[in-house]
Amino acid sequence: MCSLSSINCIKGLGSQLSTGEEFSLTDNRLLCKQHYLELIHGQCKAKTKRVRTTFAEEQLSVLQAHFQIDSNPDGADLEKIANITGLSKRVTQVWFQNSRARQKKYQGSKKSRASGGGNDRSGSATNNSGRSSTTTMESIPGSPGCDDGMMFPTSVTTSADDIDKPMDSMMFSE
Amino acid sequence: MCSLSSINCIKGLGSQLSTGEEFSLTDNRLLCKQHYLELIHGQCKAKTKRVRTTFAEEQLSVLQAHFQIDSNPDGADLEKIANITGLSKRVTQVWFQNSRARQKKYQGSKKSRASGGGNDRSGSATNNSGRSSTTTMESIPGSPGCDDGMMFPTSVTTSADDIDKPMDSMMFSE
DNA sequence: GGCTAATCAGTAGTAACAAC
DNA sequence: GTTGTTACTACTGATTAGCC
Repeated sequence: MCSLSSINCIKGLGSQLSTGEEFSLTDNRLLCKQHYLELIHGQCKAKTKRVRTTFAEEQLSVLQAHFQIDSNPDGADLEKIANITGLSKRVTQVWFQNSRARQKKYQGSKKSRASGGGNDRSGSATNNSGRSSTTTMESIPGSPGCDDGMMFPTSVTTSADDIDKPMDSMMFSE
Repeated sequence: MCSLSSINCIKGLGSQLSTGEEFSLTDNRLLCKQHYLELIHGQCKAKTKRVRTTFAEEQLSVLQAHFQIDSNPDGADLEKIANITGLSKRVTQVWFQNSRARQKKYQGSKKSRASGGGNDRSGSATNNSGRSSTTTMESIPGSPGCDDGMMFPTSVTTSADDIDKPMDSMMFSE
């Protein structure tokens, strides 16, 4: 069924399907609401599917290198990294978000993976009497927890398409 | 090797590039963290970034408990609550501001994201009551024992790492 | 100074895809 | 089925603008 949130479409934000919503475009003239809206608005670039970016090795290298330095870059840095890698800023942001989550998840449980349900949410915290950082003005949060030397999976899946981006030209011109 | 003397430029970055660990960002440049950040930011710029506080359960309990009593405490009360929780006054203030806004927003519409469908808008329900306290509250000195229902989400995210800040004795004197 | 309303941005959870 | 990773969403802390 095709009842999706047309608001996103109108807003031009992500124009993304809600969870579980599918397009059954059986033949080639079966329009869902979004397609209909597309016709109306003309420009509403709807995506039928979620596009899963496949990072190239060089992109991953750059991202990981930056992640070591700063796992939580601000907007400007994000844009710069996006520029370097040729990725969009949004994709770069998502990668950093996921990487932070990954780091959290893997920190402390790097056992040789059995298939067990490793639910190491590190709950505890029943009583550590607060003391959250009260840095209000300007400071760097500091990498949370043990920042190991990056041994997360992070595999590259042999990108099918080759990207030719100026990966090295605008780097450091001193 | 990256022997730069401006380590104080980066305050408290925990991610170690210890033992002279460099990393290559591009084809032939090896940079350490300090050099890298300087190149990126032009110079020793203390990065202004939002630090998102993660409240501990006890802190949240205290805040919520007080919110029930008085959702708009004045400066003195704010400071007192800040003392109790170990948070800064500013953070406490912001929490109350956001909580008031949350209450307004959520009053009457409980939006659960479990499986689509329920767009429940027929609200009222600015009530509290009920909810035999599940919030574990321990060892907060002077905290009121009555912590009672909160109809907003307000989840606690159990910060995994204990941040030791030496703020046990530098409370705000009054 | 304080407040509200709007906005920005980060985290946790989860679904969607891909490979094993 | 499981594991890994990208993308998305909901919630919420922090900031800003405007007002009193």
